[in-house]
Order: sequence, then structure tokens, then C-alpha cells
Amino acid sequence: MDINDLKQSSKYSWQLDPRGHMRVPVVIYGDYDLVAAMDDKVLKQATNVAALPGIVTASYAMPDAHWGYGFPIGGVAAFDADQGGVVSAGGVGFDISCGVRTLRTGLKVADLELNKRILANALYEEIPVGVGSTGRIRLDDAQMDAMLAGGAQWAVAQGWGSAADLERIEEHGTMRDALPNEVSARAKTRQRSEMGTLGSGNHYLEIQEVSEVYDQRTAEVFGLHTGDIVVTIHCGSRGLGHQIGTEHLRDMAQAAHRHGIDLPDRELACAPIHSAQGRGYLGAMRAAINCALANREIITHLTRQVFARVLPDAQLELLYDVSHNTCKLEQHAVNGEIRQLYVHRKGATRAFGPGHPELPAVFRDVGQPVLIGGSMGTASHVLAGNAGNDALSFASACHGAGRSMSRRRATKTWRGREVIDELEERGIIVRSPSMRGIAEEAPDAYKDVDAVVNAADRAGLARKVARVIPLVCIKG
DNA sequence: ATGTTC
Repeated sequence: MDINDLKQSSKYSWQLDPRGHMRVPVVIYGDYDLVAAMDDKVLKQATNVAALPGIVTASYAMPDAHWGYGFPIGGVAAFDADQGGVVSAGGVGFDISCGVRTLRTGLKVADLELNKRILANALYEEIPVGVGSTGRIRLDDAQMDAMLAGGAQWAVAQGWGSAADLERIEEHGTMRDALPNEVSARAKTRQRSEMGTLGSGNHYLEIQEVSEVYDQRTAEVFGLHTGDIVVTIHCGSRGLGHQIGTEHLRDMAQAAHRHGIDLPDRELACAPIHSAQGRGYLGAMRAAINCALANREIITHLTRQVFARVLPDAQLELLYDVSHNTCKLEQHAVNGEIRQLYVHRKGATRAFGPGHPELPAVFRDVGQPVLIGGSMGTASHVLAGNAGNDALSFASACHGAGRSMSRRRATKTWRGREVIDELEERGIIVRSPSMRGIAEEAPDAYKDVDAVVNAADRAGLARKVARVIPLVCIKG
């Protein structure tokens, strides 16, 4: 984008003041190079979001932002229901509650040396991955509704997970106020056999090594040390979330006029929070959040079974589980006044700072773990929510590296096999059913995750704690 | 992201 259109509001933020239909400014976080390299559509889409009814403070874009459906991916926007505020299916995205969880293993790099390939093969064997993949679990109607209401707590109660994990999951494992009855039969049918599956696209399961620690005190609280082996799982709500997104985008676009909402872009389809349609979407979306939380818990269970067989000394303990495609009702201070706001984070991670009452006691002093997944073959990062970020981004940070090249262009640029061979030479084992998927996900189709994370850190959104590098990647 | 143009 032409960065000259923006005024630099701090060393790592850029602002567009309200004009035209905008009700609030746009604020984009990043250094000069990151913001200048962003597609024009990021600014256009963030500007459109700034025009939606009931938006509060600003329409934000994180340092990894790129253009998406309606809202930018990497977008954060909060709405006040009592001031005509809206909820937007496009503001959450198709992969509802897509997110990341990281597990500590108690292993060091040397423990993996002999078994790395065996482990990679066993994980690839046991964890269903790829488009349309199904698992061994089948849910009947009653079980489906219980899952959609209970999330990871439900999974644990079924024996697929560990009760100790629950406090280390956002919402303590269960998204409240989910409405399974608002989820269509078609969405439920699509999900019936997909519990405990990774999916495709940018989803993955990685075995990683902690390569650097930046914040010793926080890393100690998180239980991370240089040379530690961790497992990170990135996936979402599979066919169910996608179906809910598809249906509600369509319905919201059709009904916007009836609600008196003038959409600057049809893709920004939304409905008043105080409307049957808004309530219906929120209920279904929360059910999809539970689906994603249950899904990641089940995949964790499968992962533990594989480790128990291959490396019985390992103890997989959850560090934390974060979602980065959600709309959540949260309390935020706006100009000194506490307000209840519906915060959309689309490709943005919640990053509650120290002392936040939602956090489990273990993180109370240091802030929430903010898990940033890199692209395949590159580093990932663990950050911690910063005091004061409430005023910067409704306590949000980036979610990953962010694409810099379209999937289509990536498939014309790389062959999957070559990408895998190159990674293999660097000691990274990749297993995937889709060579096209691998080409789409080639490391260079993404921004530099280290630059993105540095910008988030320096902008004050979240602070760097540790960097991890991949050893094994099971890719969708 | 996605039973990958339902």
C-alpha cells in the first residue's frame, strides 16, 4: 500500500483518520517495510470496517495483515451492541476458532535424535490430515449437541484429553452461551466424522525445538527452556465452522438492507448484535468455537498416544490453547470507561495482559501466552500479553506470519516435492497428503515471521518470550 | 479455510 496515505502515529503504528463513511480511524501496526508491503486491499478493507455501525475506537490491522473476505485477515474490531453494533460472519472468517496450542514434552533435542523419523511417521499414521479427512470418532445427534455445548470439557469427559488441560485453554475449555440448536443440520452432518482431524491449508502439527529465550522470567513461568522439545497443533472447526460461515455470510448479506445497514462491500455482511440474526450467528459461532476446542483436545489425545508408544518418557503438558478467528464479548476500558464489547479477531490472537481476571492463576503475573505459528519450515514464537495493550488493540496481537503471496501464485512458483526436499536437507521432516498444499504453503509465500513478531513486540501488543524452530511437520 | 468452483 502507499504508506504516504497514512500518518505515523507511533514508531510502529500508522493511522488513517476518519473520512467519508468512516466512524473511527484505521490503525495498522508494523514497521515501515511491513506496512508498505501490505496489499492496498488491507487498507481498503480496514477502512470499510471502520464504517460499520457501532464500531468503537478504531479498526485495527495487525503486523501480519493481508486481505481476506470482507475483513482483512489480521483485523481487530470491537462493537457496542447498545449503540447499533454489529456482528459479522466475515469478521470472524470461515475457519471459526482456528487456533494454536503448544504442548511441552519434557524432552530435549537429543532425546529425539534416534526416533525423529519414527515419530513423524507414527503421527502421520495416527492423526487424520488433509481435505475431507475423517477420524475414528462418529457423533450421533445427541453427542454432536453435547460437543457443541461443551467444547474441550466434553472431549475430556469422553476420555479424549486430560482434565489438567482445561484451565490452559481460553474460556477454560468451554465457550459459554453456545447454541447448538442454531447450527444447521448440514453443518452437523459435515462434522459427524471430522472430530480429531487436522484439516488442510495452513493447518499443521509440528514437533519443535525451543531455539531462543528472550524473556527468562516469563519463559520460566511458561516452562520453556532452550533445547526443549514442544509440540504445536494448528487447526480449527473443520467443515462445521466453514458451513456456519458460508450460511451466515449469505444470510447476512441478504438481510443487511432490511436492518438498515449500508454495506460498503457485500463481503462485509453483518447483522445487529441485538437482532435474531445476530444472536443466531453468535450462538452458532460459539458452538463452532467449542467444536474447535474439542477438536484440538482430541488431536492432543492422539498425539499423546503416539508419544507414549514411541517415546514413553515424554509427558505432554499443555502450555496454552489460543483461538485467532473469533468474536467474543469482553470487557474493555475505553477512555476510562468499562464497556462490554463484541471483539472480532480475524487472524488475530487474544493477548490479555498481566492481572486479567480471565487468566488462570499461573499466568496472572506475566500475561497470557500468545502463540504465533510461523509458516512451514520457519520459526514460530511464543509471546506474552502486555500490560497496556487494551488501549492499543483491545488486547490483541498478530497470529502468524501472514501470507505475502496468493495460493494460486505459490502453486505456479514451487513444486511440493522440491519444497519437501529442501526442508529435508535442513533436517525438517515433512509429511503431507497434498503436494499442491505443500506448494501453496511454501515458506516464501509468507511474510518473515520474525519481522512480524518484532513489530508486535515493539508496538507493545505482546512481548517476545521464546522462539521455536520446526523438526517435524505434519501438514494438511 | 473448504466434501479445494455447493
